[in-house]
Amino acid sequence: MNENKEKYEQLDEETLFIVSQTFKALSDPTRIRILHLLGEKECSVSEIAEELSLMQSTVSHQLRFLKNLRLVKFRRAGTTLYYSIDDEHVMTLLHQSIHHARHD
Amino acid sequence: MNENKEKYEQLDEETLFIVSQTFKALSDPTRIRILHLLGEKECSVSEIAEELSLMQSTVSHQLRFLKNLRLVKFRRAGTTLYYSIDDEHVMTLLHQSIHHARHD
DNA sequence: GACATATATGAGCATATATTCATATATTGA
DNA sequence: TCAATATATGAATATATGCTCATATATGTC
Repeated sequence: MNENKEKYEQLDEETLFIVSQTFKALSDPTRIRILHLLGEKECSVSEIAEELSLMQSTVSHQLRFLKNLRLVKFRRAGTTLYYSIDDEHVMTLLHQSIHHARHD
Repeated sequence: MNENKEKYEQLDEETLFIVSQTFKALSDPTRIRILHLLGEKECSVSEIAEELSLMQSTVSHQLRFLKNLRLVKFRRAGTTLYYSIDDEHVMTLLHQSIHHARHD
């Protein structure tokens, strides 16, 4: 009489979208490198490009991606833009994953 | 004399690869739904397909992906394969992200 | 305003990804 | 062995993604 199956509660569309977007940001090696660097110190676009041996255009495109997701922010100083981390929670996910990758 | 810049320690190739692969697994809505379901209960391929309204082939392809990364495992019972979670750490990342997505 | 520097942007291209269809494989039972 | 059921797999296709090149925009200086 009493069914033993509990009904599974699906993830709602919006949560699914946000979660997948967040992880997508962290799924590309270039973006991981940029975020990891910014986790160490605030950097200008050209500093990021030099430190990571990337083209300025590549860095700029990826920063736009990260900025749209509000994972990074910037402040202006003349013609230079200094980028920094704007989402500590996502950085926590990244650091946990790095730690995990290194320890097994 | 003493430079004030500390040298930035790059992420090594292997760590970068593992981390990006892990997040890539979590970056697709279909895989997120499958992992989230398996987090609730062990399921056969056809149960996953029915519960999530996906084609059997789609589920099977994604399970192969997740199995290659050792995020899921399975046991056989006759012709039926029951899949379950095999990496609690990745599930922790997923649950944290879901929690975060819902609370801001 | 003209010029230099820093960054952003759009187009084009090559590659990766997810899904579907058709079919193959594997296990069980008659 | 044959049929039935469950799952896996390969090919094809459509779409998404990341990079590079060329160029645009923005700010500061003379």
